Amino acid sequence: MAKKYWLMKCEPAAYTIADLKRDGTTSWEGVRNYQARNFMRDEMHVGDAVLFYASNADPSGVTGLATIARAGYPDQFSWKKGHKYFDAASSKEKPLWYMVDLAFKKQFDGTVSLATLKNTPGLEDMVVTRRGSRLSVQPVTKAEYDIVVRLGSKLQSARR
DNA sequence: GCCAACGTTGGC
DNA sequence: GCCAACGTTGGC
Repeated sequence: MAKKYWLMKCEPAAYTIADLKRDGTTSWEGVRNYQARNFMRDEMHVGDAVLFYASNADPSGVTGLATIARAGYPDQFSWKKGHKYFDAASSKEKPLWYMVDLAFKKQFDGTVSLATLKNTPGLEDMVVTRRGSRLSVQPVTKAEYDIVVRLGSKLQSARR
């Protein structure tokens, strides 16, 4: 199974790369979009690389790296009555939604902002740079991943 | 806080 | 199966 590359969005108010650094691993529940679910359920595998993207942030952008620690498994919060991720259409017997676990890899010393992504040659086709792109789990190519990693590392050396 | 873009729902 | 209405996302 070839290693795959992903971008996963989260609002800083909910979870940040610093939180992931502290926790080591985290579960990624609450995704309620079919396209994103299909990626998590069918295509993510342990060891896949993840760009951690902070949305609705100042600025929004990639703040670090993670890896998939556990492949897609049913989102048990979806059948917990009263939970904020409850969905009556989902049950333990017939799960509708799926989640994965992430492991911390690296925190950038800053943010590779969306503006930077948009201005970087080679990233023109990234899903996140497209107008109106709301998908919270997106595939990226290895080339795109490598470019973002380089941009993130440069952030760190520039600071010192 | 605004609002454009998007996904989902539901009436017909 | 169409499409208007609605709720949500997310950049600015």
